[in-house]
Amino acid sequence: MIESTPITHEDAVTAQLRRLIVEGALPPGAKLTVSALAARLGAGATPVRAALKLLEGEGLVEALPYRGARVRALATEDIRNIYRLRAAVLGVLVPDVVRHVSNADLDALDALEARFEAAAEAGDGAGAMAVNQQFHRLLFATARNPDAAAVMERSWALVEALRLRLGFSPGRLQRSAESHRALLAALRGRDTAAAAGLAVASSNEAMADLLARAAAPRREAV
Amino acid sequence: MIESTPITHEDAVTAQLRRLIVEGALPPGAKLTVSALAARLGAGATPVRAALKLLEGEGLVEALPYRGARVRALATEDIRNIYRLRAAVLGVLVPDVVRHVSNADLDALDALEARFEAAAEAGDGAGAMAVNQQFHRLLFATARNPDAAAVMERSWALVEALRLRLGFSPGRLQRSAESHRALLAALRGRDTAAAAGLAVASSNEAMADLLARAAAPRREAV
DNA sequence: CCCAACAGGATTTTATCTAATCTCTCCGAT
DNA sequence: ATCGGAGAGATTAGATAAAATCCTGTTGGG
Repeated sequence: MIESTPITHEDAVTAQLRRLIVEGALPPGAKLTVSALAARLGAGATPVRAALKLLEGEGLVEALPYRGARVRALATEDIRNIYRLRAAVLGVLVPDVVRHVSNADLDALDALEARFEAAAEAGDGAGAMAVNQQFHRLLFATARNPDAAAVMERSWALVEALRLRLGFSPGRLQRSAESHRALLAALRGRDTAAAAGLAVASSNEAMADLLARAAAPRREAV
Repeated sequence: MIESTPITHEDAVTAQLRRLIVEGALPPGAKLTVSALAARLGAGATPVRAALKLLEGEGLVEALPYRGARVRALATEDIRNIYRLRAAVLGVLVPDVVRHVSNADLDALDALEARFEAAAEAGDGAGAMAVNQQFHRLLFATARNPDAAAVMERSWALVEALRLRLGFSPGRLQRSAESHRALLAALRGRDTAAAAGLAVASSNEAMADLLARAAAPRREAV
């Protein structure tokens, strides 16, 4: 066991609060008062304050001095900006992955990818996203570039919130799976340029899909 | 007035603690206990804890659950990784600057650049860095891309710490000034490709200088 | 009469303190 | 070398106070 996870209340509160925001139970613009959250989550003020600070760093929460915190509302430009940032960081991170990824890592990524495709096939968008996060986390962990990986990790909740609000277009998950397969093949071949190009293109496709759905926000299942 | 003195103790404590770390008074690896810092800075535990969380987000502090916080030690690969990340984000941010920068902004940037060159001419490396931060802050603020700008803002303290520890090579500040001038000219001409290329190249030059000095760490003044 | 400025109180954030619980590290004994 | 306990420090809760903001009702001038 590499990590037995000594869980603090701070971690638990952060995860719960993040989920409330990402899933929309706390909608954009909602006021986040420490006392109300502490009561709702059954915790003290200390871990709630820490959680708000962390989620502010993730861009999920906006805070002004003496004016409290609110759930951040994302405009269309924010979607574009977040994905442009992520694509740029992918351009840094994927070459590092090629440099350091082991065949054992690739096997583990293959296994996660199979689970992702199973969830996608079953039409389980939320489940697919959860596995997708594991996939990307492992991928980025192999890069040995903690600063760049932190940017991807921090902005993940924003991406998840957008997806849960806007949903996937028909066939989107299948195309994502194809991109993953192609990326894994390029990684196996240690083809830096191809891998980076595929990752950036995949991110851009995801952005385009989200922007299209934001423009015409009807929820069509998978 | 865009930003005056820190309003809350949290801001003040964060700024003081960041300075202690950046200037080396708290060297890499130093243990950061909440009680000791609270006593040293004349504050309570609440703002100190918040400051540690913020500086952890900036990559200046490393924390493990129930094991406390330490000043992060940067290896050579970290320097490279941080600058590669910053260059990639510049590639996103500078086109946004071209899109949104006003002539008034450019005038203000010219004024800051003049102050930067005056400090560089006087051999005041620390002063030059302070003005340099104002220059870049204003530059990035015009981009209207808060997520990307936050990455640059967060990693600034790391860059500052490296510079204060390793110093500038002879002529480095002058070359930096030349790069700024060229960037400003490209911005005035609204030349997106040129501006982005110059900014990335300037960042890479700064990285190369730091890496050279990290390899042979003798302190030569300006 | 209407609107703006102002003063007061309520609310919330921020900050400090105390105390209790939990985890890690270290040290000695088996 | 492994186990267990003591101490140090992190984490948490709760009460409380100070500071700032928000809300509201009133006043004063036009």
